Order: sequence, then structure tokens, then C-alpha cells
Amino acid sequence: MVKRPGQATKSSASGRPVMVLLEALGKRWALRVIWELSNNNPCTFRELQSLCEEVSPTSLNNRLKDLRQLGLVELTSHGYALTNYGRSLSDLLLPLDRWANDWADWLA
Amino acid sequence: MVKRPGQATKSSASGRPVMVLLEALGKRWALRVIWELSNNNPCTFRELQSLCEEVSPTSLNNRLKDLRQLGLVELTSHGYALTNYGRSLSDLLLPLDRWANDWADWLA
DNA sequence: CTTGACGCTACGTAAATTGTAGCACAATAA
DNA sequence: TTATTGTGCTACAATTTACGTAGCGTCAAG
Repeated sequence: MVKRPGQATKSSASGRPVMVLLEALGKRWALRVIWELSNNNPCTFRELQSLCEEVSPTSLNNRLKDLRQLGLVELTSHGYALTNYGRSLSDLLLPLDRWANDWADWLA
Repeated sequence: MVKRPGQATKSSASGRPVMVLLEALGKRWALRVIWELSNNNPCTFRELQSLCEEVSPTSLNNRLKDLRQLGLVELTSHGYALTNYGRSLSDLLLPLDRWANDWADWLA
């Protein structure tokens, strides 16, 4: 399904890590799932579903498979949670919230 | 096509800016185009195409339409370029390169 | 005028995503 | 035992998105 760093993908023949990452994060709901997990940790499948606008279970499961394979998310006994690496990635994304607010003001 | 902050989308009924952003960045080639433009500024349509693994012109054009509508990219007399806001967003994404390298080492 | 580069579109095909229904399993309560 | 509830998740048909190829219209240079 999803490709790991080093593996050639349609969006990155080189397999260069950042390209593989950008492709993985560019799939629908990927960024959103990471975002929601960073604020709701851990989280059941159905909780995640409702946090993500009632996304279809098929899509959510596909995305979760990807993120688990990439070592960003894991399924624990208490539900889905970010791994340490997933957490470090979500930390990098945190500034997007403030940025988006400024952006929205500017666009308005 | 793409939605702007404040507008309800399938991925964000609220229209909350960060959600709209995450949805926009979650479309294929969106992150990659921003990434390539941050290193190649400005850039012709065909240059962008080859930087993005020969993405189809249909897809590239759709994504560029989105990004222009969101005020992140503009078409200047010298080619496609990030706007000031687009640049400030790409600056937030820069750390992803280093992060992805560490991540790849850890996954290996 | 022809050649080349530009941004971009048309069109048919392939792939991803969706919505709905519901399965298999485990824990809880009657 | 039986029923109920909650869990993660799958099947399937339909819609939406992305794709690959060909090529258009424009413009500047030769």
C-alpha cells in the first residue's frame, strides 16, 4: 500500500525520505489523523472516525494501515496512538494551527 | 475545487482554518509542489512537471489552481512562484527534510 | 512561415475514496 | 444462557479523483 523510505514510489523514484514522507502525508486523512491523535491520545477506531468527520471505515483503516507501517501510529491495548516518532512529527506540525489562523485572516 | 478557510468541506464541516489547510495539503502533489517551489523559484509549468516525477499536466494544473486559489502560489511573468504566505508555509515544512532522514534511519 | 517553448485542455482509462451494511470477537449485563 | 453493547474491521457498488496521451492556442525567435 504505502511505501517506506528507500523504496521507489510513483511520486518519488529516488525513495528519498522526505519525498516518501510528503507522498504519505499527501494521502487523504493522513495529516488529519495525525493531528487528531496528537490531541486525543489514545483513541479508538470509532472515536477517530467521529473526530474525522465520520470518515468511512474503509478509508480510515487504509490510512491507519499506512501510518502503522510507517511507524508513526500503533494500536495499543487502549486504542490507536502516536508512536514516539509519530509524536515528534506531530510536534513539527503544531505551528500549522497558528499559521492557518493568520492565513485565514489574510485571505478574508 | 478546493475550499478556503471558513468554508465547510467534506473533511471539515467547521471550516476551521487548520482543518481546511490539512485537507488542502492532503491532496496529491500539493505538498510536493510547495516543496519543489521552495527550492526552485520561480519555475515554469513544465519544469515543475519534471521536478514532480513527470506528473500529468491535468493533475499538476488542478493542484496549481488550488494553491493559487489559496493564495500560496502565483503565476508571475517568470513562472510559478510561492507567494509570501506560501513561502512562510514552506518555511514551516523545511524541518521535515531532516526529520525524514532520521526517521528513515530509524526505520531501516 | 517555421520552429520551439509556453501554459494548459480533452478524453478515455485506472486508481483511490466513499457510503452503507454488516461480520467476528470480547466484555457486560439480564 | 442469552442478549446487548462496544470493539476493529471488511464487502461491495458507486462516486470522485488522478492518470497517460495527444494536442491546441499563443507567442517569440530564427
